[in-house]
Amino acid sequence: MVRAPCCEKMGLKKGPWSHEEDRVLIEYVTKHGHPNWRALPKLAGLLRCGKSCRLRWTNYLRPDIKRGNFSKEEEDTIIKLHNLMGNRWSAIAARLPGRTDNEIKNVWHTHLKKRVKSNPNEANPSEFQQTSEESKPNGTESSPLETDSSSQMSYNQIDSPQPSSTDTSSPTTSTNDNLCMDNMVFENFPEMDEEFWSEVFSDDNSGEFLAVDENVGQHLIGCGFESSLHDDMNFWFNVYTKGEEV
DNA sequence: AAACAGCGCAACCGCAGAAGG
DNA sequence: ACCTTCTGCGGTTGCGCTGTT
Repeated sequence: MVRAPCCEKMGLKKGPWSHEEDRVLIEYVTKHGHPNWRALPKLAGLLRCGKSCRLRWTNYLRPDIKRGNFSKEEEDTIIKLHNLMGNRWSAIAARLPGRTDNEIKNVWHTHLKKRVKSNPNEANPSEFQQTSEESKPNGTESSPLETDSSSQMSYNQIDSPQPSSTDTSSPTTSTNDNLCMDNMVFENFPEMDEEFWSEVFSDDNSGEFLAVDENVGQHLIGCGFESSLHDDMNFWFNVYTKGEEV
């Protein structure tokens, strides 16, 4: 049987989301979660296909999304991870809490690709493979990543994603900010009507919201995002690091 | 001030894999 | 074991904004 087109039904809306649609979607997901994206728009009263709703939610409306410019550290991280993993945007996004694969993909294509092209050294992944004492940077060329603890975020953080309080200051956003979102959860929604958010999260207690999305909940709890989310990543990191060692 | 070009970002499309019956 | 449905992912597109001429 041939798969039905995503938006086969006439009358389903496409294109940019209106504020009202956003509001309806957020309200619905907040209250009921998203056990079935396909059925969601009908239940929520949206003239969108489930796919569109899911995309809108994951790329834009999720409360744990960090908006705004990418810091230098984040960009460096993306470059290096891309060098390791290629176009596995979701995997890269898993390393950058608060960033979506779509966003990272966009940044890569618009900025970072050119940057790497003009300066291939930036993509040198060596530091990501330095998982043991024997391979410390010897102070030669130090990328921004190497100058602070974010370099260790690389793969060590997989096992112990503890928020570091000893980060050296960074010219832009602090590394902690990038990798742990203790403070950003509900504060980074300039696009959203703040009134709306306060409404949603006061009407429905946040506990209920935590049940909505496991990952969101983990973030809200406070950087406890290491578990299932990164299992796959651990595998790949192991592959890469082991491969390098051999 | 207008026209044009380039850039950035949100959204769509189609495929692949997972899950369920 | 097979089939169907659903979800997730990566590639691509299109539109609006901004800078330049």
